[in-house]
Amino acid sequence: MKKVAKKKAEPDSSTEDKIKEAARRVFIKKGYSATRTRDIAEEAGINLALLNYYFRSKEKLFDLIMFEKVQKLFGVLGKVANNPDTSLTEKIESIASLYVDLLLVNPDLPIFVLSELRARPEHFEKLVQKTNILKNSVLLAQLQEKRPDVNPLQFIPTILGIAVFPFIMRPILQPSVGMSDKQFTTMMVERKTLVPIWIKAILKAK
Amino acid sequence: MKKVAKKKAEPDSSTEDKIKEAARRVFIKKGYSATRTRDIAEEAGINLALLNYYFRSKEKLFDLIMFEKVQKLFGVLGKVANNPDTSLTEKIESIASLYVDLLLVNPDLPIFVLSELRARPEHFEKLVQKTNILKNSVLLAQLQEKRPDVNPLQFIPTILGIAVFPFIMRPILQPSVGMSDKQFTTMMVERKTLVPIWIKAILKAK
DNA sequence: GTCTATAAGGGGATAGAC
DNA sequence: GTCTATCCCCTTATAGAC
Repeated sequence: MKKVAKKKAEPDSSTEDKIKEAARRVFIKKGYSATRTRDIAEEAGINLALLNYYFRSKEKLFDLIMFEKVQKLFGVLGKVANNPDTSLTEKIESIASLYVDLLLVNPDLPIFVLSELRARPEHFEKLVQKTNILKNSVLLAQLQEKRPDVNPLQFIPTILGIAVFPFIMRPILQPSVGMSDKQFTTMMVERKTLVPIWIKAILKAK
Repeated sequence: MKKVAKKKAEPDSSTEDKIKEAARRVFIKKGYSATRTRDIAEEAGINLALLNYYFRSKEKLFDLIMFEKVQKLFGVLGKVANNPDTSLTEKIESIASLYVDLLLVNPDLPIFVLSELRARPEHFEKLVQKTNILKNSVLLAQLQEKRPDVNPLQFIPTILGIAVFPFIMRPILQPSVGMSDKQFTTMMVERKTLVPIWIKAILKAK
């Protein structure tokens, strides 16, 4: 049985992993500035000093998590948008379905990434440029071909917004109409069929 | 000539107003936790002690700003959604146009409000409940009537997302396709005509 | 009302024992 | 590798002079 590259694969995870997982939870919940390293240590069930032993600093640990999360959030889009073997319709269906699935498991992902990006854009310059997924993408070309009369960039936030925005406005939507977590989830699952229908309608609309 | 309740109305604003305006800028840019009262004082061109003299504490000042911003962001929706004298189509056109206009002037408003709401939801419980604009709104009833086969709540984040989401993903969109501020603005102005067309298409789509 | 100086405490990071 | 104790800077808030 082949061993993976990771140092450990025990049932109870290593200290390093415990800290990382705690950091994921706390950073995502509170953002960089509101998070105290002490919160992470407590959440991980370890001592504060160990955090610095393994990760040197709060910022280094954050960068690690953030990099992961950016990849998670934009990886989906990147892979789909640059696949030359799928039609526009197929791409849209993939994006809708994959994002709803992703966000049902990681509901705070978009608001976390986008608000940290907003608060300290200079900190992420390299990271954002590397996320150069859209420019020259197959998706943009296909949109251009389908609707030469509309700037294809108009469609990007539209498509993503329809899929992602419910999760972003969840903290205001849910309490303001008295919706349970379960109801929200049900609604989002139902949404997976609605989104592609809507987007196709948008692409035809004049 | 009647004097208003406010203490001052001079051309150069009062110290209190200078602090408030500085606070708006800094809080919106960096969020509550990353903001230092020193930043606000410096931005306002006054001494740190004056901030506490006028507003008692950082948190009290923040609450003031936040309350304003929540009203700004949801006031639009509230007024439109509960107007019994306009058709569904008119409502949608209003929302699209008003939100794009609002966000062109206040681009960071949604990400600010939504990320602070996310980071400290318990802090805003009352504020959110008070924002009970949607439940039992005319807008929801009209959506229900138009499309009895779809949960009307599905349409809310869709409509708002199409109008608002471009501003939320702006920090990633703009650098990733190399778009200038001017180009972004142009695109958003152009968008004011697209959004109602798209939403009408969505409402018909099966 | 506005300033300087400072108190009081929080939070990131490390020294050093085990 | 993991802990306790501690350093030290930064930040909020206030005291008190003007």
